[in-house]
Amino acid sequence: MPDEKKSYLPEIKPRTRRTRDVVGAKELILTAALHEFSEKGYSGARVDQISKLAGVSKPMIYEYFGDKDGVYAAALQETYIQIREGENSLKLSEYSPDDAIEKLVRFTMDHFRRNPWFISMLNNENLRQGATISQLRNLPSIQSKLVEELQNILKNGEKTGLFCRKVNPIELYIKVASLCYFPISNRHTLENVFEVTIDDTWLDRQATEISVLVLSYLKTR
Amino acid sequence: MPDEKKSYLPEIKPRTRRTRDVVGAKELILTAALHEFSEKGYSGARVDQISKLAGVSKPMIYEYFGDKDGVYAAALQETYIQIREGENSLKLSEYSPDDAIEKLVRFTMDHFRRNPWFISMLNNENLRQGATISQLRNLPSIQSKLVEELQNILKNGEKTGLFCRKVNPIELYIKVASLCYFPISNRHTLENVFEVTIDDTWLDRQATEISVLVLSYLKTR
Amino acid sequence: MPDEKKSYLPEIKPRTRRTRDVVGAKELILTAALHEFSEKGYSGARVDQISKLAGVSKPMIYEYFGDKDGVYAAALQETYIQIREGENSLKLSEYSPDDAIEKLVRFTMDHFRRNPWFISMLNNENLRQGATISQLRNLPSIQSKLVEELQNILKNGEKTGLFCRKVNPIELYIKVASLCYFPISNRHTLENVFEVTIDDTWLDRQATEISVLVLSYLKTR
Amino acid sequence: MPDEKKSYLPEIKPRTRRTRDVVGAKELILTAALHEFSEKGYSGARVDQISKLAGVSKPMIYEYFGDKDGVYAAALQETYIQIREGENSLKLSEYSPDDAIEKLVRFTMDHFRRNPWFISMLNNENLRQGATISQLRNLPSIQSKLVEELQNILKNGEKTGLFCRKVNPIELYIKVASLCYFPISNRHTLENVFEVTIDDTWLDRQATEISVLVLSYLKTR
DNA sequence: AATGAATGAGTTTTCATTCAT
DNA sequence: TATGAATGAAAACTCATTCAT
Repeated sequence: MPDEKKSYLPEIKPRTRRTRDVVGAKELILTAALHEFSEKGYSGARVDQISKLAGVSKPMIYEYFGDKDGVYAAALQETYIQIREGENSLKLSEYSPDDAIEKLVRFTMDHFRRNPWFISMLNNENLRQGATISQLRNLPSIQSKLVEELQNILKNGEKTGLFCRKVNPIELYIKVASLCYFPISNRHTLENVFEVTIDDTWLDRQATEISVLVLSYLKTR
Repeated sequence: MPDEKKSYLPEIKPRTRRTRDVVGAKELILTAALHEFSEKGYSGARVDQISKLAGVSKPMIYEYFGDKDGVYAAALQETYIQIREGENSLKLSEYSPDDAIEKLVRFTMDHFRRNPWFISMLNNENLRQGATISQLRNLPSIQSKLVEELQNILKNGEKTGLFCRKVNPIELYIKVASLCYFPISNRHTLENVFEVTIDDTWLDRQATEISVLVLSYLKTR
Repeated sequence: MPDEKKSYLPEIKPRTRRTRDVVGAKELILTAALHEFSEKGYSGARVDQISKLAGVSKPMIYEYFGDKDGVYAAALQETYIQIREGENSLKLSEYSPDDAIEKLVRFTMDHFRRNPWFISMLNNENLRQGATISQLRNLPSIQSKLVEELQNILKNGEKTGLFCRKVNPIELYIKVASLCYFPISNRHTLENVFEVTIDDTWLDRQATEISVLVLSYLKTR
Repeated sequence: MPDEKKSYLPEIKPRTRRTRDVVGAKELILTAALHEFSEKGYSGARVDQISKLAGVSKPMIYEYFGDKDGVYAAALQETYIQIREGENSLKLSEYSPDDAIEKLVRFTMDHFRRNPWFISMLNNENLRQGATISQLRNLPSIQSKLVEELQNILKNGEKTGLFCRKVNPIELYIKVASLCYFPISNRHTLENVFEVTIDDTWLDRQATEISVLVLSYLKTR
């Protein structure tokens, strides 16, 4: 049932030595950086390790990205680019309001679980108090068009009398994101503190519940 | 309206030197560690800095906690102890089901926002894939009694016909926690990506909305 | 009054790419090397920077000069070639002994101040304990004919009774060089330690004084 | 004949490990730094080497001096402190003007030759365009009281009719320093370019000549 | 002939941890 | 008990030099 569009971080195949493919090298570094930063956090990540993972020498990394911060910033931006690509292929407007909400929940849940580095990178960046994201120059590339679509859906639902409650689309989106994000983000602590096993089945069930939760909210007054 | 029970990390007053107050020293170290780990993350935190903040020499820290990991583990445990103390003084059972839910939401939101290191510590621990929490020996101290109380509330609500929907208390709690946790935890990225300012007013409003959301879910079928 | 024969390092115009002009390329590299070595010293100089300044790729530099040492050696030799060219166009023998001494002082002072890399290169090489100059093969190209001329002047002065003191021409030359070299070479420390501003006016005045000093020495007994 | 007050950099005896003598450690580091910086220049010097020479671990160096720049600055300042100590024990005012000048020349020459790192450090700092000396905070420690004394000597000489020429004491001092500094500073290039061997005997003879030169200047009109 | 891309071997700097008193 | 002083091991970053085209 979940949207199976896979997007695990590709397994990295280090290049054969001294290839001359800048774009390829940059991509390899970025992928390796996503791996490393999301697993170890900013301070825990090792440029050495990124270099090994990417099969690219350290000086190359510095050549392309300037310093560790530069690599991190690029990886963070890449994180957003990836989710925006997913969102843009969603086409929520083609669905009925009910279905659109469900679709949105499903997509969100699936993106978060299939791209574990997404959540890690965001957690990290928030631990760093947004130090890097607030500096990113080309924000448009990371800004979501989802909110507009969501607004249309809500209007639509209201017009047809399906939704009785007037809600702010950004806040609604944040609620959906919250509900999908937290159980994945905090899986390890939750599993140790509560009697619960957060696996794919559990998350699938949650996704359904979340749709119900949100729709019941929109439909009542 | 917010529950004003303050629990900011106490401002740290370094001890006068060479006291023989082990408990005091340990507490100072723990408080300093919470500050440091929650601000910088596990890898980013510096034992040196904890020592300075606590006004306690580094060898002392090693004497009491063994190594950096030991300090971190103690700080993590302290994080849970603090929230459990809050929860235990909640007495949800004294309220009507409606009010109890609202009270729970309010408490959760307030604990998260008033103790910023709580969210940071948990984020961190999850970035570390629960490496430490899965090793903590005295889990009871970190386990919540809230779930039981919540179960009673739900039963109560069902019995009186107020709640129509049968839900798992753990999952409900996770939903509430999700909705309170995420906007605070991810404030920095959210503010940079969406047009939103997440301040106390915004969070207060959210808390109200979240109660409504959850209640509308419980009351419909 | 100062000898205005300019010999500032020519402003470097990087070549249009892929010329086949070896001599041109070599010269560009040498000029760039003089800039870089004299500004940063041997260890501080960067081959990368020389390459950028010269508008020539690094492999070219290695092709022509072997290694960093090779470039340095060539630049050092060039430094001497330049001053010898100046000296050879001096024609001291055409002047009276008095005037010749003054002319020599003036030329020395002017060469030093107009070619700042001259002093820097020599300082550097002496810091390196002459490591390179002692290896230079074609020393003749760097050896001065000035000493012979100076000897003639002194003889002349003695014969005509103008100079009473018998002095060694090499040692006299070293004295003149000392007096012109040091205030330029050590300008920065002098200006910070003494209340003095060493600019063109100051140096002009010194040149005059130095002539007087030397002549008073030669003329007394 | 030369002032034999030796002040060669003391041979460094690395400490036995884990001694607790901060002052001693700092001194060892400074001495080692003078060795290293004066031999290799700023960029060529290696913190590693300073650490080995001093018998002190690298982290100590960073603890005491902050960074490589800090060590360099301290060494530079030490260089000046040393010469000021020498100057202050000179007591020129106790001599007749003639003798005072000779004494000054002798001291200058001897300090320069006995403390080879003095010249190296100054050359270096000038290659760096005074980057560090212009930042030194406690300039008094590096400023010379010699100029005042010299002024008195000159006045004295004039009054007694011994000196006929009115000269600026700073400029006179710079002339003396020039004449002593250059042959030592530039020994290696001079020896390779001219037929001359600059050893102690040669320098002694120069010192005498320099006194004569300066006095003949002061005494004529 | 010419160069953009690549890297091994360093260099400075940091940090958890321990010694010596 | 308590700590200032010390360090080994590792991290970020650099640079002379060479490969592959």
